[in-house]
Amino acid sequence: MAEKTKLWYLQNFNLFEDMDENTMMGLDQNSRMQETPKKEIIYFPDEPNNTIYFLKSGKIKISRVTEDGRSTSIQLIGPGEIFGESAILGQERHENSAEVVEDAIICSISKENFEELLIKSPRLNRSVNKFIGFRLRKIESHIEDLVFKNARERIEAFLSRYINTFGKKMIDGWMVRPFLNHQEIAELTATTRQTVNSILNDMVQEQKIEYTRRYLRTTSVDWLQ
Amino acid sequence: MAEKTKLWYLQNFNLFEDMDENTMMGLDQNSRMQETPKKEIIYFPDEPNNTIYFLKSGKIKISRVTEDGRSTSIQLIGPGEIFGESAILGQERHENSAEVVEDAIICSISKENFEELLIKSPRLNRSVNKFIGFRLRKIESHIEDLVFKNARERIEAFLSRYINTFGKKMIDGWMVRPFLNHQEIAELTATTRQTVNSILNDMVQEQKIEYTRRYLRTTSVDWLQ
DNA sequence: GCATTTCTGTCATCTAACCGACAATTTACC
DNA sequence: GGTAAATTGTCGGTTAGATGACAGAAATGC
Repeated sequence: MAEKTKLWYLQNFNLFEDMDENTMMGLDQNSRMQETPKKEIIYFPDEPNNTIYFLKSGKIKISRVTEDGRSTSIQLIGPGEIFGESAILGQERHENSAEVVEDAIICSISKENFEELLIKSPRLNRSVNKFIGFRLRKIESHIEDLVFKNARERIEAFLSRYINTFGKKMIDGWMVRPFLNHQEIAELTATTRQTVNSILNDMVQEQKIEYTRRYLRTTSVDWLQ
Repeated sequence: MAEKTKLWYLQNFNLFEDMDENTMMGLDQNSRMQETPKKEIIYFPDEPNNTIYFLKSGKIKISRVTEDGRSTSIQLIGPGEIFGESAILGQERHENSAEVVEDAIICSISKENFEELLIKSPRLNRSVNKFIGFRLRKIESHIEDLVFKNARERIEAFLSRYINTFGKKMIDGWMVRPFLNHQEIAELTATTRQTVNSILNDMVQEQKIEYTRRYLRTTSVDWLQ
């Protein structure tokens, strides 16, 4: 990928949008950009943790896996977000895994280089802190959902967020593509494949959504949060 | 409280244990210490968020409350921990509430003053980052518990952590006092009062624990994690 | 020391959602 | 274009644990 393109990408990154020239140059020189196809694993649990990633495009799923192989997703990362940030939070090894669920363009920088930039730019530091606060809140509301919402409400809340983050506004509602399969939605909402199936079809029946394996479309918007 | 005592407290605080003289003095000058009795609320949701708290002794419960009044605890804060840290993470208002569950000594510092200290001391900054990473992990494993563990396992895991953080080693096991009531344990484990009651009594039957409203004692340790 | 409030113990009922199993459909791939 | 693989659809049986209701015990307050 041409250097010019990379810098352009970085400049259009949420986190860096009002960053000064020097910081941007430092970031550009120390980072590398790569395209990564679906199903690729960026990191596994227990792997040493010394890189910070910025997602330019695509989707990344962060999950926890138990010893017996069951897995639950902690969150879905969209374009403009950081992941692997636990490296700068003093964590030596990954506790989660990160998997590409939709072809991605990822920019990565070593923990050491990034920390150096953080020291040089208090502004970047503040942005990163803000981002981490955002992440913390996201996880806390995930807990709230698990405790208070039933399967249907969790799935609706998930679809709502999914559409908000990844969808495109159309004349007659919203459209997201690609869509996820039922198993993936189940992991993201802490339910089962069968439950997702039945609830999704209920929602089609009620004319709230319309979907195929390729896309999801809203046919009414009143249920969106 | 005498100034000397306050400084002594601060110096013995986990987060500040290897902090340099200057930072300590800055902290001492800008912070204030107060004793707060049980049941007092330190902050409510939606209140503006401009203070960082350090807990010297006692216990604080951080919870989320829904509109209809149901509440679930996100975590229990013990001596040596920070809370209200979302202020430095760019959050304008509290999303959680903090309640004293056991008479506490709390040291507080304004967001502005603390941020100034952070800039002056990269070491403090690193400690704080580390702490936040720790907090993030704690919350993530809370999610894992909610998804994969049943009520019994969640309660056992909670007691285990409770004993580890607050308990004292005795000749014949561990002892924690005071103990919490069933409703509080229910909120902390996302179960109900009745379920806690029956599981706790099962554990007494199985000679794993022994408890009154005042204390909790282990009578065997094999179930502790 | 008595009355009121808070907490614990128990039980019977009910239901959301998991689980396994298998058929139908769609997609991927040689 | 045909076969294998992946995904979706459907259906009962099963159960963990929530819920409500009430009695007894302990703590608190005047």
